[in-house]
Amino acid sequence: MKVTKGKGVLKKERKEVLKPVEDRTLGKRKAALKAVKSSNKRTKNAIPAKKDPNKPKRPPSAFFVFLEEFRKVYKQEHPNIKAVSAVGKAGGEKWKSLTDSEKAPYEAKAAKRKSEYEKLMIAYNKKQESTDDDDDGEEEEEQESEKSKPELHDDYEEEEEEDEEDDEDED
DNA sequence: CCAATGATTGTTTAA
DNA sequence: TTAAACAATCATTGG
Repeated sequence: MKVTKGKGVLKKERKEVLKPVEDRTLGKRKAALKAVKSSNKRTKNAIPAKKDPNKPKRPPSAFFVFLEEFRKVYKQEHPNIKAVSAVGKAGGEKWKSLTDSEKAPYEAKAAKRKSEYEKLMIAYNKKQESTDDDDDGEEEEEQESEKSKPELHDDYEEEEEEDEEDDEDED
């Protein structure tokens, strides 16, 4: 598939660029998102999505990986700072300040995280194929016995403790 | 008291 | 391809 790779048409500023819905960035996604979360927790106000017993969450992007560390540091320098937005803004600004080389380790981590996600997704898919009841989406979460391990095929190793390999990339 | 919101960017997915 | 929603975090606020 030849996409317009040569042309960086994809600006991707955000969705609010042309299709926007009245409000800028937030609004709809939050509404739905929150509804899901709340439903997932206690309240049964679930409007969107269904409850997936073991659905793998999306792997954190390099930015999020960076943020995790950044937040910690930020708190140290600004213990009085409250609100997630403060760290978010500061982190975003800092992130832009980083160069590819500096972002590299974070991207690497994110990439690794993604690998696990793919594996997780496969396992999740297997379970999904079992669920073919279209009558009502009431499925019981089957208890997982970690004791008995249904070995997957030789393709994937389940649970591989990833060791931190120290590869220093010279600049 | 509980749940939602805010802000950042990147990734992931569906159409 | 494009648009959009979702990933974490946590104090504060609103119902």
